[in-house]
Amino acid sequence: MNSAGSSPGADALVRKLDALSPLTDQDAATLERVVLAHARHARPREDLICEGDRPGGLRMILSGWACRYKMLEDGRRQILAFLLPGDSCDFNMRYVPRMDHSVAALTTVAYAELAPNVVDDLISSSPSVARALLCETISDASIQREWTVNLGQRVALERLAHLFCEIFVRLRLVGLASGNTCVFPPTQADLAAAVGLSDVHVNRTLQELRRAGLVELSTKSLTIPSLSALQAAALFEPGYLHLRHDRTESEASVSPHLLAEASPRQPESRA
Amino acid sequence: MNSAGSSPGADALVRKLDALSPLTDQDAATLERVVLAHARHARPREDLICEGDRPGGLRMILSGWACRYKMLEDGRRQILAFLLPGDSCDFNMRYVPRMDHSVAALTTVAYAELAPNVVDDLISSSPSVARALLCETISDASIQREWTVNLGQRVALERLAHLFCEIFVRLRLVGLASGNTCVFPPTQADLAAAVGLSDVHVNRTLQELRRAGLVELSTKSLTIPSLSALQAAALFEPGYLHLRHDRTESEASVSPHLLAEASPRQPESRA
DNA sequence: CGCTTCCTTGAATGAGCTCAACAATGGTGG
DNA sequence: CCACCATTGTTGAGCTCATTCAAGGAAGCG
Repeated sequence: MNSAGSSPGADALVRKLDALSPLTDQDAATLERVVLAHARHARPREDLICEGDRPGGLRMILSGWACRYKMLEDGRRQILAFLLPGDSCDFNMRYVPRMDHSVAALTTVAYAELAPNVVDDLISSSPSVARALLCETISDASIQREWTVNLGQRVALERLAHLFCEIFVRLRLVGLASGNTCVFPPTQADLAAAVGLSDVHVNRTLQELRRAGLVELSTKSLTIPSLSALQAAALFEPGYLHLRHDRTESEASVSPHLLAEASPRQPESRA
Repeated sequence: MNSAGSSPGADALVRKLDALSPLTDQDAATLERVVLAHARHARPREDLICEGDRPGGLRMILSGWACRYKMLEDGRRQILAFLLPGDSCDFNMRYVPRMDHSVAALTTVAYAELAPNVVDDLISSSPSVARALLCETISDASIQREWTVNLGQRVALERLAHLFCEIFVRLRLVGLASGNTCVFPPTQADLAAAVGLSDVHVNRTLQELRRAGLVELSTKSLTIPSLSALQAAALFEPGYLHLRHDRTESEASVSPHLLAEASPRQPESRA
């Protein structure tokens, strides 16, 4: 059923949810079917949801990158989170009348848009999916707290290093890193809006990270020669991501079975 | 049943949840009964929960102030949220094996500690409470996003002004503001850890706010002469709090029925 | 090829930090 | 009730990290 990569595919989605809370094969198949039946696309810079919109339903990223963001009246913009393949945009939001932030595509994005009744059917028919979505909510909240720490306590170099660690670990989790390299579409201006620094200073800090040999960041591609070195520079502790089997911890970061993208999911994650 | 203020009382809790999603009288009574049966106390600086702990259960603040916080290895400390009477510490956390942050009392705190099975009983027997707790989760996440914006985009004066607006509105909601004044226990060092500035700079920025007539902050007491003026200085938009009946919006901020602490809850909030 | 978007560099400015000392406050015990 | 000590708040001076403004170069796209 899941097999070879159909155009967008739901691989990332299944892998991510399974990493948060194990999915049964049956529920994973149901999820995949439902999601692929409601696939849509967005162009770069297009908003998937706007602040003030009535939420309802659930949007999940299948491929491409998006971001949560919020703007102040005077135009200042803060990116609140990067949404990667497998991430949900607005689970739970249906219990509240208005979106408090916006979500925009950074690249061309394939996503599933499930109507409220479809979501209800899914979570009542697939309890392991329901539970994983709940865990994703918890993980999201934790990530947001870590971003608060990032902006409040870390200096420029640490902030960027921390962001790179987080993104890389999350991408690797869904099979979108090969070795120590992953795609990285955000512009320096996007990075600046995410870490609360000016564009110019992000540029200079990136040069510093490059000079230190901690990252290689070229055209939409990020390479991390030594994840543990970057972790140390960033004071990055992956526990806040709430992933099962702590495959991301310190020395385990080079564990070979993690890097084996071949297998779509871990067999031992099933009942 | 709810009536006159018993020692800690659950008034704030009921008022807060009801403001997020209406409680039925019966569910409110159940909540009150359950909560008061599991009341505990913590002294200032005492941790209610520590990062790394196995969560399980649910803690709710009945009186006093607490805060979420996180520490980096080298001792830097970020306060992630202030927890006021009526706030829950760790709803949902039971789905995840470890706390990703700590919660500490700032003052003497009375709180309810509900064991997992008690929580399960409560939410299955009182659907309106369950829904309100869900809405609180959403509101909490939104507040955390707003804090990210605060640290990432606002300058020192705006940051503190925004924090004061948020705290005041939240306290007023649970009947803990009289007129334009409320208690305010955090020290300047606490404020600094919350807004990501140094103690010294917080001190100077507070003086600036005082000189501008925007706040009066003396011994554990905060007065806001003109909330709308402070809102404007902070670029504060209360929508992110997700409170029903937008009583907090702009000019409505002086609405008299909001300030009437006498009535424990709004009658029109019932079915 | 020409445009726009993105990246890079320089120089001057400023917001916020650190260090250090001191004043005020408040709680505690004698 | 007073004396003491710890915590909290206040002030000054120098410095640094980061911002702003401005301009030029590279790179992708139609």
